[in-house]
Amino acid sequence: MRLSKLFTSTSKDAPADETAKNAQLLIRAGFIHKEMAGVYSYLPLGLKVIENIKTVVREEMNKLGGQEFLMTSLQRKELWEKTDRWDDKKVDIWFKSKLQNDTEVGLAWSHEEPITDMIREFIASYRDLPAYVYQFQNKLRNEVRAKSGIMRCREFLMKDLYSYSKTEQEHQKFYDVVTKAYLNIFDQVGLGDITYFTFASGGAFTQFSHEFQTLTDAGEDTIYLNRSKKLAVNEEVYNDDVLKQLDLKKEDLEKVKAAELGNIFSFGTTKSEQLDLYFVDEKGKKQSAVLGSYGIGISRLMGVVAEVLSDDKGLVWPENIAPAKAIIINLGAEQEVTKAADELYESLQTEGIEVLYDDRELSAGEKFADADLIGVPYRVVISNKTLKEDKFELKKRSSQDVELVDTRGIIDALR
RNA sequence: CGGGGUGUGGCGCAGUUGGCUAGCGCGCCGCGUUUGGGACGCGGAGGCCGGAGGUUCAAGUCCUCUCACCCCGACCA
Repeated sequence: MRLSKLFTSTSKDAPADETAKNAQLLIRAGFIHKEMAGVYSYLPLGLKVIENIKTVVREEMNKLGGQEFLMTSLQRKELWEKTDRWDDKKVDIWFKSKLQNDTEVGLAWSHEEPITDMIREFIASYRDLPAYVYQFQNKLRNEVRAKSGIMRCREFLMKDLYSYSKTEQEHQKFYDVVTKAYLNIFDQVGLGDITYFTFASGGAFTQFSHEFQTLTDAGEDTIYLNRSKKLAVNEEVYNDDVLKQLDLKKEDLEKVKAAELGNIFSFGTTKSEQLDLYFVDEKGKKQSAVLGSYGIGISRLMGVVAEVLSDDKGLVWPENIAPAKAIIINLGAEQEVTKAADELYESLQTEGIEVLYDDRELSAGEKFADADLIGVPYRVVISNKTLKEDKFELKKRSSQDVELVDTRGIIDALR
């Protein structure tokens, strides 16, 4: 993408009403636009990051047998009444609306109920199980207080996976597979080193659920971390009994702030029974399916990466999710320089390497500053100086070192 | 929901005890000079001061109501 054509632009100042670092940087760099408190639109560069995160997640989901689909945002009241979660006193984050005939509908804040109801249509026998389905969908939650930029929103993108298993053992096995897949995902998006498998409250269904908590002061959760075991315990379940049960010693634990990027849950058979999801086993006996639910906050993940992996100059995207591989900066006013930059841009596109191309008529300083702010992994500069040697200057966003390489070298480095 | 704070061109801000055509920086438009770390000159465009009501000869400045936004807390499968 040529920056001269990109409809967004960067800004030196962040809006006064944003104090969260992730929102300040993402807005200044033109990745997101605030519609209202806790509600952000994704602009071309931001959408690119979102799509790249989805690709990483999608690959892992497909690998473990997940099948992608898409549920609706409008939901039926009756389903949620069956599980006693329609009442505003029970679930206080509902957005609700009415059809023209006064029928009440809910706006999706989660999808367990509708999806479990939907899948009844396809599950009759043990031969139909297990089933693993997932989606990327907007969740709408009427939070009393949105905060921390895109880390706590009223509308946000989530990946939710649901598993329907025949037995508790089959479920547990899959639960462990998902755990590994999640750790893979956080590795790939550059957060592996600071993301920890965390024991959290299991609600009414099991003793524990498990969270994937990423260390950052911008996070809302407090966890007790054992670094060497790569395990943590959420403050909400932190007590002597739990520590004993998990074989953790108080003196090995560090109290830290973290952001919850993933949460995996076992529901047992309760929800299946509430929603009439049964199958017939090998002996012709009616059984209820074991349900698991596994979420990753996609937009929150983007916010945490922005928050954690940035420096004083701007964003620093990991290669897997960066909006482009590199940014080409044309520093010459001369025709030959522009011609060489154009040609490089064309060849990289031909090679299928996505790059930004700063072809604007701006001063060098501004172009460098914008490149740093946007934070793609590589910067390629062409100027009179480099052209004399028939080369380009290549620099990593995360490093100060520059090297001079030819077109071939650029392609090899970026592929 | 409790406490604190803020709304003035696109963005960041200033605007004294109410007083003349509401300023500044950035950005934007035009012309020219510049081009390796946010260049410079000259000339322009753009706001009725979140909204409503009130006090006053006079309101961005005072009063009432209201809306929005931010922060702290509570809440948060």
